[in-house]
Amino acid sequence: MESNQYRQAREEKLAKLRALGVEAYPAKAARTHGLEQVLTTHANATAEDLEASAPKVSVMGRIVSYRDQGKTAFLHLFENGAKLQAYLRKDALTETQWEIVRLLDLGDFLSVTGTVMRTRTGELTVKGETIQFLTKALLPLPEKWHGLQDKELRYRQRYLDTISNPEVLKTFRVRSKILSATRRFMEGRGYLEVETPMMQPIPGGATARPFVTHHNALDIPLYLRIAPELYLKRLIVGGFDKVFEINRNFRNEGLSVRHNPEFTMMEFYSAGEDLRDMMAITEELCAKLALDIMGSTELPWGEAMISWKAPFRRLTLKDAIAEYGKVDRKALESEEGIRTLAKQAHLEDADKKTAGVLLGDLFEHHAEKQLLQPTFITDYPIELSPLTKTLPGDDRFVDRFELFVGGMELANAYSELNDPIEQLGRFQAQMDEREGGNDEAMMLDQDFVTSLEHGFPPTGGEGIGIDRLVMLLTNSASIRDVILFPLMRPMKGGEARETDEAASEA
RNA sequence: GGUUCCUUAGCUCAGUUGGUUAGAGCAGCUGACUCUUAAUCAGCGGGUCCUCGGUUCGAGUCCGAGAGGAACCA
Repeated sequence: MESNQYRQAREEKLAKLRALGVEAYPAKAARTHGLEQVLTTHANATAEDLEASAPKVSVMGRIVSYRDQGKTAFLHLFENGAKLQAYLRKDALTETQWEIVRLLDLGDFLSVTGTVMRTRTGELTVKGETIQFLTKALLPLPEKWHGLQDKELRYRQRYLDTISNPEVLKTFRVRSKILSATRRFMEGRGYLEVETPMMQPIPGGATARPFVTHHNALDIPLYLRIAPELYLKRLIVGGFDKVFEINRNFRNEGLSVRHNPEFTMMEFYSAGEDLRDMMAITEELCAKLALDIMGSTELPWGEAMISWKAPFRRLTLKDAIAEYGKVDRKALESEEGIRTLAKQAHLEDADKKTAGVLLGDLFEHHAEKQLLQPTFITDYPIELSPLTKTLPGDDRFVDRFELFVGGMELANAYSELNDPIEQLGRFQAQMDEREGGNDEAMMLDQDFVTSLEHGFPPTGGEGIGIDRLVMLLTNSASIRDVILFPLMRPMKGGEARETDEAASEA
């Protein structure tokens, strides 16, 4: 990038290091202990204890603070979220090594070998006997006290964010724990983790616009998956009893605090079970994650508190509209009443859409944002759910729930439709929608229907949005705060142009 | 898609009614200092005020267009 005074000064120091015969970028660091390990091992040792035992360690880390006092220097090393102080004295080092100390910059990596001690103020510190220079940083770190505040820079250069804002590193460690605890939970209940195609010839399993790509050798279009659903169901047909998959889905839609075009979802299917079983496992998983990872089933969400304690509230879609929209429940029983309410709410195309679609719109308009505490919304209109069994005795509604928490959709589950003839009919209705110009409507997947014709047992299935789950558990207001590298519009000018050129040359 | 707000040094931020040479802290450079911790002290350097255009004697400031970002709304 641009050369400025900071980079120039550091390049000069790099040259001086090399003139001293120092390898500025060695391949291997002297290290016997991690910083965290040193901190926890000696957490309770007094200055006298340490003086007596004089434990010897080699540690490494990035230099994040530096206080030079003439013939001594104090610095903090940073490694994997932990910070440990090192104390370097001229009289304890060789002449060359002291020269190296004077050429250190914030951001450089350093290994310090010496004994663990406590300073006068009681801070655990490694008193250096030898040092090994590890890496020269040519660019400066963000401000040491305020950290990096600019959201754009934090998302675009996440590595600076995680260096200077410790709570960010913590959020992503929690995300990792949520993922591994979820895997253990599912395995503990007999689910097998599987991987199904992310590039699909027919994108299915959700109503969403896909990303399109092209396979050269086969000369066919391929779509990045919008959901793994239809493949996971084929596995249930194929004799897998319980399967789950945790991975990315891709939807070609806008960006918001709740949406990133690629997002992580866990989908799981269990043969022989239905929607009630899915509710139970969802409650159990959420409460366990909250308690085991965050330490409580009562967790803050902005100004509010969310209770993750089971059981969660159950409410039908219509009841939710009536309760939160304060509208007449009886009006929701007739197409006329629904249409009138839709017009009153100024919903788009209130004349053209079917009553079922309008019920969905009314729910979004009146209720969704208000569903702060975990709530299972049930009894969805059939138009919105082409892959779900109808309710016994009412073929206009299906046996589906969506779980809402913090005003957003967290999970979506069905008693899966397993009648192949009905499924084909539902696909055909979707194809008609597509003809009518709805490019989010589903495409017919004949191979999937064929798999159902071979016999698909009664099955409960569900998808849980992992990013949103992490948001809710870590009290993060934006999905970008729980995705390491959220999609950002490429910068115009310098950087973007260079990549354009590189791409066109390749 | 619409509305509002933001963009000033590497980072965090000030910047008066439009006024002459755009400031501070951290960071950087030089020097002093052998238990400091937002170290301290003395001195010095550092700016495409997001971009382009306009109004004006004069624009970081006002107007228009654009870029990027943030938030809200349907």
